[in-house]
Amino acid sequence: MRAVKRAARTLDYVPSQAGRALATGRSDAVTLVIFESTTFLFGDPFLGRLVHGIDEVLALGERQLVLLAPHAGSEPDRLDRYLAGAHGEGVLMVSLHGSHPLPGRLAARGIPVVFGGRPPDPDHFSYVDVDNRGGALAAVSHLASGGRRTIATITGPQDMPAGYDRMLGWRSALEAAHLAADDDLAEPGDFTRAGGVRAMRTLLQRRPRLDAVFVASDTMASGALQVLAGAGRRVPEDVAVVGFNDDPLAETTYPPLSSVRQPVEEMGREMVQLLLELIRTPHGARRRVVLSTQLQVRRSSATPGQEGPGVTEGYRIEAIHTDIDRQLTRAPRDGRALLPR
Amino acid sequence: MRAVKRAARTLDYVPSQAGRALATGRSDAVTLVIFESTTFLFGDPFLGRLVHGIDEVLALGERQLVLLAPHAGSEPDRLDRYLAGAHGEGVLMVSLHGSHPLPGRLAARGIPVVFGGRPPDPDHFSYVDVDNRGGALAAVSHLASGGRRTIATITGPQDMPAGYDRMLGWRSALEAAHLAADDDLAEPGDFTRAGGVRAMRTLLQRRPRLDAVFVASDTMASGALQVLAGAGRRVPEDVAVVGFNDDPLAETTYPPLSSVRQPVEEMGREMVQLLLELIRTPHGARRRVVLSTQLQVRRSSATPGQEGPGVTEGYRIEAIHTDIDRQLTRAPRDGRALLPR
DNA sequence: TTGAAAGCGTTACCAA
DNA sequence: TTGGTAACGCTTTCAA
Repeated sequence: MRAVKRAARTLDYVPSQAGRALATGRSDAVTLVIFESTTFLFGDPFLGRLVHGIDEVLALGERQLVLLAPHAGSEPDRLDRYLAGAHGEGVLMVSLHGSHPLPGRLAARGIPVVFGGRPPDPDHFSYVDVDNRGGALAAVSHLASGGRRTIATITGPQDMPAGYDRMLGWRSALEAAHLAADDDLAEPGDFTRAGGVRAMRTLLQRRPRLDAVFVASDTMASGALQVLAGAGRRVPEDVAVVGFNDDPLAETTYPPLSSVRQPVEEMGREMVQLLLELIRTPHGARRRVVLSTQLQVRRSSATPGQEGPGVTEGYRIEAIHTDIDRQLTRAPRDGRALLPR
Repeated sequence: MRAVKRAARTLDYVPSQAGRALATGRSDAVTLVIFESTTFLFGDPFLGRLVHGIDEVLALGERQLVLLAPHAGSEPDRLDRYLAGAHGEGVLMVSLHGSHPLPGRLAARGIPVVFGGRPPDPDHFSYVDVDNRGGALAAVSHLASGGRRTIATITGPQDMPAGYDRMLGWRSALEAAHLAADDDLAEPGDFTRAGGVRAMRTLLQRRPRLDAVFVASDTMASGALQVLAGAGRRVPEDVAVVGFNDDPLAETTYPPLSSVRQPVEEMGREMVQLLLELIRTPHGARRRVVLSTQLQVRRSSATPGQEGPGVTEGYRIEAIHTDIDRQLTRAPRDGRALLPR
């Protein structure tokens, strides 16, 4: 029998996953569920970097990464059915808008789940997030300390923590600087370039005298820059702009875009670590990792007349790490704050 | 017994995929294997549109699309093992560079495989391709008829049919126009922006008097435009440029980029159709679908002094459909040429 | 060390 | 119609 197997292997025998999965309950695959339309998904540098970080760690453990992008309209059942099988010993989820029945169901069935970005129900799931609030705070404080007085913001979707938290950071920074955080200074976008264009137009119309904009993503910021140029506003002389993500595109816009840098690959790697932990000890504690950000300053937010250090290639500012849930500040060890729950 | 099942269903009972797969050999999932690094994958609008087309049709049939992006270094075995299971009743493959053992193995095991883009072994697999050669031919003929005499090209990777065929089209068009197709007028790129920058620099250095460039992708073309601007060449007055793909970015470059448009979503849809056909009749004939292209003319290739029709918003030219393998020309029915093999 | 047998959760077949 | 049973391909356990 052993001889038979060996002989078979010299040919192209490959054991059936289905049999193996049924017998062992394992599958050596991890599923990443991305709740975005495929069109958006592929245009977004953030997700690309995230997947890269995830894949990197998974590959070390000989696990296969499987991507799933359920369309908005589809029934949760089909997905549920799919994930219930041997497909994936664990599930990673990102970009969840609002709430969704899936994570709860999976958890109920004992399937390990880890979120990228704070989930709607943060106490019941392990997750990795970046300090969106701290990053936004750093960006807006930087604008304020450059003498800007009317600082608007183009936010992300308010049903996503990343969108909401960045808005909170903008508000906190304005309050700290004793500047007005009027509601009409904030206009929601949807993380697309077109959304940025639309929001910037609205803001200019509503508050023509604004002298700075904090934009919750670089993609939207590139649209905003285009509108500002079209409206005859000079950046940064008339209006300073700071984006979020520090995508490669931030270096190629005109002028180069200041942006909040987040450790996206690191986020992916941490997600896998938390998941593996959960697979090993299914009833272990839920964990939360919040990664801190940096502000990368470039020309789009330079103070006229007063050039900062290294203005040609830009410089970086470490953001203060704000723990979103607990309102406390801590210095993260090597950029990572791991808080047991 | 029936009562038990009904009772179970009212709770959150979900049948195990593993058991089902083992018993039936089916899984209601289709796997798409993309042979690109995840970083590239997510930056590429082409793949996004392709996945969108695929997903659209699959969703109708209640099938789940599963994405796999094996990294270049990984062993084929892991993938093979994965796909051998019930994961996926069929497999779609795109962006294959050179050759790979996987498709052959899958075919040997009776798993239906359909390629996007001509596979290395075109006779043994069903595939959908766009008429890359015809599109390139149209683009370069357009440049030649605008009076350009020294028409260079930045090609795609020559180990990919899409890269190679577009180069062939460039060559054919030059020959047809009795222009030189010198080897030093062609410089390979890798479908990235950085690659386009590099190639354009090389070309300018080698042939400073070139008056047109056909670039095998819009992403590369945007890099080329940047280099041309930096070198003080006016586009289109000094150098005309045409790209390939007609990505959204073609409208936002300066100047707006002429580009060969390919029906990418359509390609995805056709791939699924061929796969379903193959799943239904595993020993049916292999089929090949070649979709035709259009040239979208914008400012980057306008003829100085002589404005074409609708020069502000651009205009379109239907490319002649060249059947790559058979060197014959045919008018495709509604943009689609379906050739039984 | 090696071989045989049971069980994983489902479907499909075949009696009753 | 209904209920019982074999079989799918693998792993694991137990006995020889």
